[in-house]
Amino acid sequence: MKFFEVVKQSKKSKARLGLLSTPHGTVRTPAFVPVATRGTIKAIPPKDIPDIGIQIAFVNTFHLALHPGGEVLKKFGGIHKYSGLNIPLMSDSAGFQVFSLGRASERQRRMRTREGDEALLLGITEEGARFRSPVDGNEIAFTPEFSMQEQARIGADIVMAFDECIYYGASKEYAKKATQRTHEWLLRCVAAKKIKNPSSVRSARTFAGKQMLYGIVQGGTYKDLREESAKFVAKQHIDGIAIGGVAVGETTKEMKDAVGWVAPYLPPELPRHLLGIGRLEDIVAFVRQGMDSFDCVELTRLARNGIVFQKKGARFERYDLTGTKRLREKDPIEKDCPCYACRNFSVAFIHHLFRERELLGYYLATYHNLSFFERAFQDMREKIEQGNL
RNA sequence: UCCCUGGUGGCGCAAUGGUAGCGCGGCUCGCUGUUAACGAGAAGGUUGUAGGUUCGAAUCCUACCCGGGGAG
Repeated sequence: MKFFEVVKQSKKSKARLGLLSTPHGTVRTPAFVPVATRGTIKAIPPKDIPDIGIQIAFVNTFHLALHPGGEVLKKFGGIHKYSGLNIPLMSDSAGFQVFSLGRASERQRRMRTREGDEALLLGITEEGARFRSPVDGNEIAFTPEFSMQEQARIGADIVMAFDECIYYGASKEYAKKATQRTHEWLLRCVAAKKIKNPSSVRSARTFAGKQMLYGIVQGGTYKDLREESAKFVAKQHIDGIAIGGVAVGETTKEMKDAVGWVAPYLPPELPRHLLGIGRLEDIVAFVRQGMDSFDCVELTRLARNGIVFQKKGARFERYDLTGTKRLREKDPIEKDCPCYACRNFSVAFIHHLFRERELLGYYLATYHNLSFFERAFQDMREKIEQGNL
């Protein structure tokens, strides 16, 4: 069975309908990929996944390698069995933590926080990245080989190459060096994977119970580096392409430029994943550019912080549940929303739950935001199907 | 009636001689491959009242008002 298939190519744009087939099910693309960093979509029990309409989720190798560790996951037969997430899963490589923990370390250093606070990112070399574990304080080294080993033990259906997410504002010199490093790391990921998984070569590209590897395009905010990166990644023995290093602080225009630069170099037969993008208004634009899947923490994090989404005409608006002005609001978050939260509860009640830090509040808000996103994606798929997008 | 104890920002508390801090709440802002049920910021008090001691009082003294406890 073929891993990825383009079912329909839009004539109005580069948008396309596709099918991602994995041992744990088939995903209709364009697809949203909710984030389940530690093997759980925060606040959502797996039994709700069908009702919400979630097709696939995104786990993180950094967090899972630190706890419970690949060895434990392997003993349990992989993340699907261990976590109860019986859907297609993608795992991130820990590459993003090179950026996010580096940023946190930088902030720590600048703000001179508490004595004894250890930097979380200890260094990046050609070999890999060294971290201070937030779990136990031990030093831990991530290399492409270690990432691939842990991803194999985690057992997600789709794995990401180990990359370096370049921080916004990086000099061209640094961006070039980091992009080259990401490319070297990709070669090592492909090599590490081949040893374990000889069938994962581009000519075959069938899942056959194996993990599919996505290479990651970097290049920062520099057009030539982005193009060069896309060309380089596209010709490797990979099963899909991801675009990384976006939404790291740049403007929306810069972000759209970065994606626009690489789009022409993405082989049409490969599925394309846009890492970390989660603003629906942007996503629509990226779907038009031919992107197939999107992971993002924002909607689930916003939900836990009391912000839910409402559709106002063609716009997507944020609605804050936490203010006292919601105390007597009898309506649901959205009157015509079919989700569990909106069918059963008033804004007033959910506001009360947030005010009192009751766990059901986080659940209901997350439930709504995920449902909202899944419906938006369903809507986009229908529009492509009908030739309207 | 007497004794003890306490009255500090909306709420709960801290600061016992050097012109008031914290938590929660409220308000505003921010969250994009999750160190994030998180973070940032501004606002808010003539320390129950009236006197006194002192260079200086939330803090010591006196009286009164209010709460809690005890004795009769």
